[in-house]
Amino acid sequence: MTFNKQIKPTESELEILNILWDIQRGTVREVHDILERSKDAGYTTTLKLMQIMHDKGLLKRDSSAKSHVYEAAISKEQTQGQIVQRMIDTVFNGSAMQMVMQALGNHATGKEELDQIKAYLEEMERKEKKNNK
Amino acid sequence: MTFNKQIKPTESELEILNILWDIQRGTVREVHDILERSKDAGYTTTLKLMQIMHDKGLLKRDSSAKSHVYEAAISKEQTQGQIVQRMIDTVFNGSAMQMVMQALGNHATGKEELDQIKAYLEEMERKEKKNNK
DNA sequence: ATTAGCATACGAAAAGATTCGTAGATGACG
DNA sequence: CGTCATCTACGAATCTTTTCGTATGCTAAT
Repeated sequence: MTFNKQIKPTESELEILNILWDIQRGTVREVHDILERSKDAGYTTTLKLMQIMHDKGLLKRDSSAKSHVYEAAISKEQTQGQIVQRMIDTVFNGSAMQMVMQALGNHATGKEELDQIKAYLEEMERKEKKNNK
Repeated sequence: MTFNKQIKPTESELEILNILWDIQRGTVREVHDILERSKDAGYTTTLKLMQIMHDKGLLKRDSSAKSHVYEAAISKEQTQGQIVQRMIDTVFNGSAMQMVMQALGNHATGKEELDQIKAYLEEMERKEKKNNK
């Protein structure tokens, strides 16, 4: 059985994960250069952060070359899922629906997006029917 | 024009806010008793927390009686909205839809809930149409 | 070989969040 | 009144997260 410890990246760690999920793999320098566009931080700060993340098991790295190459060790989907679930629990008292409605209502969602979601919902209902005996 | 500073309750503060949103108003003792059901914390810890929240403007209080009576100073909806928006930005790269799908997919949502969301979506589309000239 | 440039490792300061002990005020009530 | 229970205020310890300075190593070009 797989052991699923609770992964909880901090705010800053999430920024780095997002970059790595995007570019797949990269050196500290590469990640830092991207990070810098949206945030003011020193190079060694980014380095340290990525080292910590590596210690925690959030990142894998290849240290064969002089500049180590990092990549995310946890999947985007799984991580997003956990974070959303956490938020549903703590902020919306466990109701996914409330959260969805809050998100859609607040966000000025476009028609195409709404349609996509609707399509997705219908597909889910079909599956649901099959599963419920 | 109203000035909207960025409100960002911490995890613990959110627990207290949730309680107050629920019971409307209460003393530290009352809030603490409820909090204790789900969390292990000393009385003065809760007290201090609520004092800090009052300083930050997260709570209002009536200190005319010996036991001060607190209530939330920020609305549940506004706060939830900000938190969700933040999460959409940082975790889902700005796509509300991705977040919604993640939430629904992961969560084993029931048929009634799905229907409710669908109804809500349709209502939104109606409004959308009206607003777009 | 020496040096300039860029990389990692590491310790520790700084900032933020959480926890709690203790002191002193207030009110109920015998 | 004096005592007991309960409250607030406040300072400080602790923990986590974020930040960065500094030491040191490696490599490439002179």
